Amino acid sequence: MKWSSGYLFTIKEAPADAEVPSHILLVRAGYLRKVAPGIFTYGALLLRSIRKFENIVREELGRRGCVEILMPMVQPKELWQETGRWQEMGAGLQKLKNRNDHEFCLGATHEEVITDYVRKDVKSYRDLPFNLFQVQTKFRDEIRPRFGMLRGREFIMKDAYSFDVDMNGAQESYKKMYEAYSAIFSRLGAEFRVVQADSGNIGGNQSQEFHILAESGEDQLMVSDQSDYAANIEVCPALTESASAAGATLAQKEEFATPGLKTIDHLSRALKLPSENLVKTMFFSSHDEEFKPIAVLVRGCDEVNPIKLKNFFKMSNPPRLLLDEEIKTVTGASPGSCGPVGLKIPIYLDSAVEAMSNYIVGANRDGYHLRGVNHPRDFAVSGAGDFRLAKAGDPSPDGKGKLKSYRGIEVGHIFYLGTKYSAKMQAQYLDSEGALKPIEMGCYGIGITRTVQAVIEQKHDADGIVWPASIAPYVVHLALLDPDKPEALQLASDLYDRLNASGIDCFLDDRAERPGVKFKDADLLGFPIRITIGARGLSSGIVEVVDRATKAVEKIAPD
RNA sequence: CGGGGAGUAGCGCAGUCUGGUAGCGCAUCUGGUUUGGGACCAGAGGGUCGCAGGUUCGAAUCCUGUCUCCCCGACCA
Repeated sequence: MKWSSGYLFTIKEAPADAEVPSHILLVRAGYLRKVAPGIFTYGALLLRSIRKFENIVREELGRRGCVEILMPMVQPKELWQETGRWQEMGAGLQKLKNRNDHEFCLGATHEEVITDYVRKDVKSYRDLPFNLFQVQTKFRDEIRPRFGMLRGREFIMKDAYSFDVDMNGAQESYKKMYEAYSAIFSRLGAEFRVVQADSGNIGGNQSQEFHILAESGEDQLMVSDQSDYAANIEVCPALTESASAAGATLAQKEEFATPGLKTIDHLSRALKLPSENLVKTMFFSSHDEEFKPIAVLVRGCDEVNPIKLKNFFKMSNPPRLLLDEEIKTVTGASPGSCGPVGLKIPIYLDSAVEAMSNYIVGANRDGYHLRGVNHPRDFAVSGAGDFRLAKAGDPSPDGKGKLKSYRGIEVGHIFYLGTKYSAKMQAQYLDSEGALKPIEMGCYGIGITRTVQAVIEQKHDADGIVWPASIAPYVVHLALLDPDKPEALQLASDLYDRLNASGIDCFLDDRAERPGVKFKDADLLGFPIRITIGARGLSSGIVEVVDRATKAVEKIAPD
């Protein structure tokens, strides 16, 4: 591509609605333009990066026997009703009607469509296993799109689905995709981590996320400092070093006044006790219509992890916190003075609290707390478990080292589905003994457009983008400083043709701009290598080859 | 959904409190001088001030309604 004919416009000022560096740079460099919130037009250069990444994905999947298909973006309501997700997905699913009042949705994901596709043709165990994938535009009506393509409403995704006769086969398929994803992100050339992720209410630990590490990432990752253990904080088991306090002498329960002390922080300071020794009582209910409040006790220093509650109670969604008024109804006290003693609702203990004795809780009377509280002497316990968020410094769940906290951008997710969809939609096959069985499934996603931006989020500097060669729109940026000088123009044109002919993607800035403008724009666009061709260099017989990442300059004589 | 902020030229913003003929920077166009890290000088084009209604001799500015966008929150005991 030549700049003069490439429909390319860079801007000096950052757009007002972009916050993160990658978004700002994409807009400034002319790669990306917003059409509506979370909806974008991809410019010619960005499209090249997207295509390059898609092709890496295609190569690695194709190499492993996956087959590419393309499913529709508009999908009939009936398929989604079969799995119950027409309701379950909520407002995130964009619904629409055609002229006959038939209802459809925009494809937020494609489990329903692919399961329908497969059930129509697969009859026998001889037809299995296989893996189908597509690279396609998804639409999700996100609550709040942000950060450009990192959380868009419309985005490009690669989604793959595996189909096997049994769980062993499904494990094999899962492992194959794990390897494919590792190869894909290794080739990409960005720093990434694989972490344990929430597997929902399907069970097992067969769900892993691939994250590109970046400060602005929306996900918090807990990573061992001494092993390769890594987990999304949503699911990271929380361990405590302190030993159980069992056997301690139980103190007398006693109420005491704590006027105005409404937070753990206030209480901790006033009593001169570390927040580990305080216990806070949190109130939740499921999102369902029915109001079934529960209390969850965690240490003052801990936070409740709603994903763990969701999994413990086998809910389909994380529970919600009670509103202040609801808490008053349940406890008779305001938030800040609530505790477990005397409550008539089920009470659950985080494992760290389970090990405590003689602790302090709210008295369910405004301005008062109780000290010397012990379970089960002072209140009944309905259950206990790991309900808190892991923290940096906690022991690693694999027993090796301590956890460190990182931020990451989720770019890939591999997931063992089992028969969740095949059972509901009767995607079945006959096994070798003639028995009808549901197909074992797995699903595997990569956010294509998100990944491309995540790479920029990780690889940029003050001057602009620093593309890895793997997905750079062009590898070589020819900065022709003197397009009006025949000698320079001739050399640049020759080089441009020769490099492109030899398979090296080459971009030529042939505008009649001043050198400073061209250098700034070259840095902003961020192609890995810049070759500067100017009359000054040519007068001493050289061109300059500049490494975008290091800015190292090499003067060479053009042959 | 709750809270906050903002809609003025292609982009980024001032002007609004205190009503009186629409401004600045960048970008664009013309001419000239420049020419290896976002040049300078002179000139020019470009805006129904989100939309609708109201108050007023007069509204970007005040009032009412409405639409849109952005940010924060939706873990606090």
